[in-house]
Amino acid sequence: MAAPARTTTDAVVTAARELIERDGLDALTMQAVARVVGVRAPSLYKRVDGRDALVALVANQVAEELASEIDEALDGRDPAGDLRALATTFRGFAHRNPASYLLLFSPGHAGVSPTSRLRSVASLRDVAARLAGAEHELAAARLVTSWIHGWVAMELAGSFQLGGDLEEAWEYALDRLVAALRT
Amino acid sequence: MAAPARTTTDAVVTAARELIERDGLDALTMQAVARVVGVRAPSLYKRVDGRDALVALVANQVAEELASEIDEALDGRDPAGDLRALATTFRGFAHRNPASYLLLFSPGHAGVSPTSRLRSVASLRDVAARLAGAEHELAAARLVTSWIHGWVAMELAGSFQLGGDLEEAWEYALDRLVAALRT
DNA sequence: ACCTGAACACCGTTCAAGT
DNA sequence: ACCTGAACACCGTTCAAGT
Repeated sequence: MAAPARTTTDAVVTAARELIERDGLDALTMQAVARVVGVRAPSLYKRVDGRDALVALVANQVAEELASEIDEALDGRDPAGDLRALATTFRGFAHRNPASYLLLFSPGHAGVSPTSRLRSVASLRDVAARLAGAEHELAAARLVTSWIHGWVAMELAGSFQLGGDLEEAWEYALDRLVAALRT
Repeated sequence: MAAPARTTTDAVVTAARELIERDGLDALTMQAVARVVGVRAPSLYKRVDGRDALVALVANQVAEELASEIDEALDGRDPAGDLRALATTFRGFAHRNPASYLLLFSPGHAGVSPTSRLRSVASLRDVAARLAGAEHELAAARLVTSWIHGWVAMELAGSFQLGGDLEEAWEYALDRLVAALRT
């Protein structure tokens, strides 16, 4: 009758995330995950609905982590300072978790749950409203996120190949954006 | 001795791009491409180095097309008008070619050739220099590209889910950026 | 010179059989 | 209740054999 569980969903998700970060999304095979957690591939289907669902679970874990780091980085006082902190924290997170970060913005397979999504943007909307005024809250938040995401996505894809000082360009962009959004 | 060629590299690349656009990157299998061009999968290796190389060829074709459309959209007179035209053209192209557009910014597999890359950014750099001044050319160009790419990447990934008027937000962002870059 | 079937080493996933 | 080997339908890729 009873056979004891030899692994957990958490262990499976963690193993998947490590595989993705170490060797890329293609390295995430059910067999590789199974090997890491000490089980055979078919057993994973007791914990997870399949490979796509496993990728989605990783994406959600990453989204939660990113939202937490951003929350901690803000002090709620100076809007311009908070915007800079938000951008810098976001960028740092993407640099430390490049492969799984990209999951958050890949269409189809991934899919972050609505609640994770809302949590991620709550503090951003707050900063945007304080900086650009309540009537521009959503538009300003969208301008900021799209810039940050575009920037780190291009960094991760190796799309900045024309030389120049990248950190200087980052500061330039941040300065201009803060100035542009201020009411 | 001689056996006649039954397809061409061009036909193979075109078939691959159509498969990607129609059913996503996962639908790009060597067998599917072979079926479309009327040949068996092993024959494709006479035209193309393998699946990854085929994806890279598609990415380069897309990069060239995007660069051409942008070149045509600019008139070289009003910098602000050209920046708006560039952004709008870029966005329209991404909307019409969502799946293959994303290839341009996906790390690893894809990889646009250096010459395609340079061509793509030449007119952008020009607009940036005219708008923000030569000393900020590169930084301004990077701010603009990262915003545009981030914006369309988020649109394509379905990341704008908070309602509101998206076109209005796009215009708001464009206005603010033009104002922010102007010297 | 190109095309093909057969083969190889992989995938994800299902399921009956074990404990 | 979970784990497993075996099986199925797929992949990408190689290669000897055909024309």
